[in-house]
Amino acid sequence: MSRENFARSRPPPSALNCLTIGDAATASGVSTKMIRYYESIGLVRPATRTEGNYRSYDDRAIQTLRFVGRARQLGFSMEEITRLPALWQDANRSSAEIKAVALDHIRELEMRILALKQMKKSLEHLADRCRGDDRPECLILDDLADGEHAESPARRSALQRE
Amino acid sequence: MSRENFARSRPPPSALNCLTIGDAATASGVSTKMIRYYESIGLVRPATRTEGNYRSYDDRAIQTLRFVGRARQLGFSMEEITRLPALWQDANRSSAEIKAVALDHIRELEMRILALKQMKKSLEHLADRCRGDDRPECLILDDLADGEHAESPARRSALQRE
DNA sequence: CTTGACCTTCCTAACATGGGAGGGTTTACG
DNA sequence: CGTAAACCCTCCCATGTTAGGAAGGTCAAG
Repeated sequence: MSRENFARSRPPPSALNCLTIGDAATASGVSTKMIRYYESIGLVRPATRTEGNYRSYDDRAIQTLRFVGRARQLGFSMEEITRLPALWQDANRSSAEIKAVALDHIRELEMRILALKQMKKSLEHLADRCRGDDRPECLILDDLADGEHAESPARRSALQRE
Repeated sequence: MSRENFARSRPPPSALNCLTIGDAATASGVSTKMIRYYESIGLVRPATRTEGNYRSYDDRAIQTLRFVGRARQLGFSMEEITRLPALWQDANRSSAEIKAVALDHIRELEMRILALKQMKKSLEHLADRCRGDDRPECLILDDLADGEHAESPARRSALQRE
């Protein structure tokens, strides 16, 4: 841990504080492997290079990486993730366009949240009715899989046998 | 669409209504490819076979598959998914054990929901402040990536006004 | 008995991710 | 200054999940 992050000593042309890929990884939470991979598939645009051919990242680049990492963590597909950074990295796009993409993502997010909540409800329901003793019959097996995947959350009502 | 689902004509020993893998796929929402894969890695236990060596699925098996499919869809890892079916397929486990696993999953679910909500809020915040006109500056770039990726959900306090 | 729709197994690939080899660059320390 | 440690670079390879396809077996219906 000798060469700590902070500003690189010989910054490339532009004078922003420029980090190496390792520091960028720490700062963004995305591994160096993945940063290079994202660059290679065009998800983020190629980092500028130092004279020694090291990639160099400024604050904006870190932000992009952080966003990508966060989205990935939440299960968004590469395809989905691509759209936003691609737009905002090209500063010539209209804000209307960007907003539309954001709204799309919000809808997607809502659907995911709903599905997750539903699943949580099934599990809670199940755990409630499970006596938690040594008996093997827990009703889990009869219950867990009948949530008919993500269509009508309201429909499960009269299951109680107590 | 000639040989429709319903009960197979020559059921194996046990007399439950037994479906072929294709019917099971339709009924569970998991592709035949994935059903075989899940079996091969031990996520679900091997299907019984007919005399002609066809896999054959009863209601319980379908339920398991449906649950697995649903969980997968929601981004659960194989590892996580494994635990529940593995337990409940072996009917000798205590319900206490099963309950514990369910509770774990519920906690996991909650964390995911929270993370998703957070991300949604960021995006909404962003979209709110975006004028949606032809100007390129949308504040998205300055805004979107500062949600310091999901380490301590509690630690982000003053980030969003609410 | 033939046909078409299904099933079987096996091989291959794409994609996201990570490990590691072989070699160059920078910084720190003596 | 010279060396070692800690980075970085580019390649290649492995793994797990998902899908597609080939070659051949089984089954229901005409």
